[in-house]
Amino acid sequence: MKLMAIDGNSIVNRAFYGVSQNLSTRDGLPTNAIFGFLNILLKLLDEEKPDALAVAFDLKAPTFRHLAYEGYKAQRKGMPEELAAQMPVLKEVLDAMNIRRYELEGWEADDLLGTMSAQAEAQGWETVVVTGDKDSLQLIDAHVTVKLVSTRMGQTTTKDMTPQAFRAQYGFDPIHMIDLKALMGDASDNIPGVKGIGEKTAMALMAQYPDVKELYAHLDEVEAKPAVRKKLEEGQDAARMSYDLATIHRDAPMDFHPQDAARRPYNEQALYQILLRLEFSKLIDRLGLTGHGAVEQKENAHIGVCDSELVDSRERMEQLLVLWRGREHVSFLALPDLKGVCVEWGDEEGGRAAVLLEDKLDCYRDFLQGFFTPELKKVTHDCKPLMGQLLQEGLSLEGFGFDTAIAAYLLSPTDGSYELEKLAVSYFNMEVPKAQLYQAPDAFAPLADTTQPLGALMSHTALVEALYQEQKGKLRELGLERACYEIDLPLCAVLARMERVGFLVDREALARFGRLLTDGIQGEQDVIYALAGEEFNILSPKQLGHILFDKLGLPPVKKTKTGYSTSAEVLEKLAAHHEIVGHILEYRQLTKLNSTYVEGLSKVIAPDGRIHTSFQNTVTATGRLSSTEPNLQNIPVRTPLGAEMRTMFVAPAGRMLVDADYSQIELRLLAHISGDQALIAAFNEGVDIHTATAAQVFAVAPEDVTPDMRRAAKAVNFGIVYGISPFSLSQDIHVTVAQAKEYMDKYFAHYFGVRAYMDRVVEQGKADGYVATLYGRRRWLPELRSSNFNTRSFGERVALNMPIQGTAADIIKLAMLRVDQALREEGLEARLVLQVHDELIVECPEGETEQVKDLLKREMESVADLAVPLVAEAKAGKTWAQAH
DNA sequence: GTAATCACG
DNA sequence: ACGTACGTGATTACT
Repeated sequence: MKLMAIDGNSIVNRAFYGVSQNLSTRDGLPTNAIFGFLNILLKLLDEEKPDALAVAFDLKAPTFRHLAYEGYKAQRKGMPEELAAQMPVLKEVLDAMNIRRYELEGWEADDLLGTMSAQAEAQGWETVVVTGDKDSLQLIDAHVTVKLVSTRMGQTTTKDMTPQAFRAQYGFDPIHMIDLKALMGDASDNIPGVKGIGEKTAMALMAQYPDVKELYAHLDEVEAKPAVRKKLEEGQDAARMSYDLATIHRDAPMDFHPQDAARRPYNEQALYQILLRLEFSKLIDRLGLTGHGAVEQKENAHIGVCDSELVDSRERMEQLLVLWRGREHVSFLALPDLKGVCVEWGDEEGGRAAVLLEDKLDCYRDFLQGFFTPELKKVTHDCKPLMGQLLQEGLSLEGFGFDTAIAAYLLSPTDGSYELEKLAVSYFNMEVPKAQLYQAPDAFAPLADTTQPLGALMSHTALVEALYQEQKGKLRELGLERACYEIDLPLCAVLARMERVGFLVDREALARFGRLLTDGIQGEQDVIYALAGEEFNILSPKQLGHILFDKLGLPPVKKTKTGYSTSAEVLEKLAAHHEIVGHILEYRQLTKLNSTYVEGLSKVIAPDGRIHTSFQNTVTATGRLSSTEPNLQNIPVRTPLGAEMRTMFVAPAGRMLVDADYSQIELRLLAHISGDQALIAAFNEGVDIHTATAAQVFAVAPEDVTPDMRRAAKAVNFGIVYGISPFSLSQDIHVTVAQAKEYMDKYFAHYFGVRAYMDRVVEQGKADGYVATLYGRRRWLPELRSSNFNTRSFGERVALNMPIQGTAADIIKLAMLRVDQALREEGLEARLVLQVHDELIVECPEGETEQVKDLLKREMESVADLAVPLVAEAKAGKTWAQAH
């Protein structure tokens, strides 16, 4: 029989520091440690399938074991607050899983594990001790193995330590782990060890005498440098005390029977409840839990309670449309392809109705026209895809007053996804049926068969209404109304139009370019195989690493988690060592262009010859848009060959492309937001900002700035916006860390207002829990209060960057709204086709070119009134390459 | 599904 | 002593 005994404190600690994601519930309870703990636990249960399972926890230090050492109390740091908050909840989860917990006043978890494993062994059981602590290795014997757990970057690895494995690694028996600690100490456990003896020396001594008492008894015979011998003599008391501290006591006053901890089924109801509270919806799915009979459901029973009807006559439709127009708003959801609409309205006299497209309802089209009208204020969830449909049907995009997906995004932009089912859990702690039910292809079978999907559709519509009620107040409270009602919401219609318009691509030219690349790839491949002396998959980092570093003996510059790094950065450093490296870089560039761009784009050219990207408006943490299927925001431009790609994006006959981009918008915003006088002055004088910075950093006159100096200054300027460190800057511009630091010091000496801003925004962010753009868009930053250095540093860099990147995003979104409106108002045929963060691309008839150029520049520059001018440059051409 | 790589602002 | 730049998405290899 097998017992798995877990060191709860050790594992939860690993989980806390190992799960770098910033997990927390909507109301701010951190959950990363619990999440990590459960993941490790479930993985181990799966692997080990123990018959019994026990988790031991420390019960409030100080324990008598450590009291012997006076320095202990002073040195031991308390558990970080974010972790402490999770402990009681984790214990609740374990209780709900019917897993036995062991805690004993005055005893540490490892003592309990030692005691339990000893007693289990006496009763004929095998024990697997699970811990992240090497201390516990002393427990290993024929019937006790230790599973060492380590988590890195959210990845958990375990190592099984049997007596054999231990001996192979350390060269002595497990019980002498205590002696090793007595000599070298253990900083994490506050065991001092012998002063001046580290791991190396200790191991050398252990090889001679694996027992500290023996070592001291034969001190004269020990082979060691005189200095080491002296340290040992002086540290004898410390060694003795450390020995006691390192010894796990296997005699805790407990009467342990493994069968008491036999595995039992989960208390599904309780577990469901608590995982719901933790917002672990994925885990709920994974464990197959359901909320049947859940108490929580009752709390929100008001959601969705109203009469529902299925509308099937023209009369009723017209009646409802009149009723709805008299309302402040109605909430609705539309079925895919506009096959039906489900509407929910007000409270008193309120109700819910589904109107579905049916053959016999020839008036459905009239209904849609009456429903999608500016006068009827509509609330829905994720309106942009629907707007695409409306455009196709020639219906109006106006009258959308609220979008619960956009509101959820603005309220918490780092959540990643905003599906209705998820919002139901996080806002109301309730489960709703999957949207798939009504999106299934057979959902539009004869009406009689639609009961189920209809139920889902109706409950979702009820949810949209409930979310709206909840969110509109929150948006006001948090100052997000402007971002919502003046930026993101109205932008949906603009984006829907841009997606529908698309960008024309020259198929033939693209195919020709593809053939050119394929030839190049073949040539490079032949050369690489010849130079390597064998054929291999050049795109496999593993195989490539083997060839370069093992076979050809090139020096590995950098390692990744899984092996050698073969990134371009590394290869460039190796280029001088071997001819093959340059060919590999070339091969990489060619295959990248071919697979991602030529082949990738060819696949998504629509029948109209154009590419219709999707703009994601609820994805980024800063408020930027993103572009998918395909991503048109990362079409190459930096290398000459890559830039060829942009000649494939063209205007049709008789039309032109106009491209306008903001000049240095992020640095200008840094000037405005920081209020730095020198930076503001530089922009107001209209000088080249990188040259100006170079002049300051290198203390030369602007006219004496060399291209290299300007390049370095440019890297400094950009780096500052990201909160760069001297180390990273040095990597970027290939100078020493000291030099990079000097550049940054010089930068801050001149632009001291920027330094003040950096301090201010971090401080403010820490106090408020968030940072914001000029237009109120927020990003929550719990990272700023983290006790983990890396996490906190990340938070600080984000605090600097988000207001700048986010304000730039707000500004170009406002510009898009204005441009879209101005083009229509001036009666132009010109249409926006693409946005690339600081760049807008418009397609127009040739005759409109000049007017459009002026319009773009004018509208983009006048969006905001800042301490520095906003400058936009517009250019026209037949291809994107020409216009840019 | 994740990691590595590389394209963009 | 640590680990080292913000924000994205697509492709390929591999577990």
